[in-house]
Amino acid sequence: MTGTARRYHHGDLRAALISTGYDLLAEHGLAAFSVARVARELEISTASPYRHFPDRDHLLAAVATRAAEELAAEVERAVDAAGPDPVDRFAATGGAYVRFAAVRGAGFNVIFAAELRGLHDEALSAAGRGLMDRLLDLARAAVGGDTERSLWLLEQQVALAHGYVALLADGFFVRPHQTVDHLARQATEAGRTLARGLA
Amino acid sequence: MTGTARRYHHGDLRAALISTGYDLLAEHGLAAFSVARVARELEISTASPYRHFPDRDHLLAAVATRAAEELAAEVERAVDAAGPDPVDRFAATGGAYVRFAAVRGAGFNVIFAAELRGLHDEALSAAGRGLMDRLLDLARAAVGGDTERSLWLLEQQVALAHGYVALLADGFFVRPHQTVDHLARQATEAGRTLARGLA
DNA sequence: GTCTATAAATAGATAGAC
DNA sequence: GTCTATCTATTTATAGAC
Repeated sequence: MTGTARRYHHGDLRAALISTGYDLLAEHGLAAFSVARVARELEISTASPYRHFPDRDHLLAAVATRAAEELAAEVERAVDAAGPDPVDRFAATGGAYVRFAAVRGAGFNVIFAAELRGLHDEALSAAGRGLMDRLLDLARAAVGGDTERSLWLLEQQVALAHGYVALLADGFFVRPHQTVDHLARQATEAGRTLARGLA
Repeated sequence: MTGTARRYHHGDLRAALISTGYDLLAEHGLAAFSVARVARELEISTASPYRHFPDRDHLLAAVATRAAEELAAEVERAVDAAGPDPVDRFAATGGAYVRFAAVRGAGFNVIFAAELRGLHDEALSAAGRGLMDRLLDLARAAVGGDTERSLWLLEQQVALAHGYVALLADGFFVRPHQTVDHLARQATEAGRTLARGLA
């Protein structure tokens, strides 16, 4: 991908900017994300993106929105594959987070970044809210319906999943046998422990 | 602190650079961290820091080392205060992480940042290793001595603690009643659940 | 060991031509 | 809607005076 000419904005530069920004984030991290670099990657002028986004942060928010939507899709896939047991279904979301982050890197962090909160971007807020609502549903089913316990469990699980993602991103705890699948299983297992602890 | 003139490098600019960088990180985040800005804050020239650190990353590593040492001290305080039960002592480390991160902000993330791993800074590596060794000891005591289970628990607990710190940093899940103390208690409680799950 | 001065990148953003 | 050209700000890092 990197270094390859793309120039594929056949009438839809906006979409190309998001797509390229998304890949850039995954491959080189947030520090490397800039309007200038996205433009360079697409072989367009640095001025062109500003016809589609008012500033850097709004482009980043659009990228984050796409990341949130794809994370939600990954969660859905994992839940479907987990079978009928509510605790299994809930626990599977942790594994989905880990797998998503392994592929998309910093694209994950940007979804909930405080840096973008102040923008009050409606699409991004909605995507994040949708994901949390879904997780809360799954938590509620896992603990048997109690709302207070559901919220506790949701909070613990989100923390746990974010934590595994952080360890993965920092290259922490990477002993030879710790592949992504291993980490995803560990996250799933820990989520199961938490769910049982509150059920 | 911010905006106040300091110029307190009475013969020890190196220490002043670390101290100011540490505060800068806590107050304005990693994105705001730069050699130039630390120098500006101290009212010295931008060239002076390079007499004490070869480049930006080595200064940042020194700051991270200090953060790691202070986190370790916070953990020790929490463990001491937790009483004699091994599960309580282990669980208390999660609360210590949260309280430390609440005060030091991005100073926390930098301790384990992949960005600095490549430097192979001996002091930073040693500080991180010391902390993990201590947590592993506590985990081992909590599960009753088994090494394999201790490693699992350590991994789960570090993930959990990092996750709560991430939620705190992103201003996530901050409903009115969720003070730092509340979050620290939640992290402690979740750690207890994990320890019991593996004990 | 600290300073002034400066070089070389890079980024964000805008004006105005086409 | 895209380009060229440009401005401003910022950073990392070095050279050389004191």
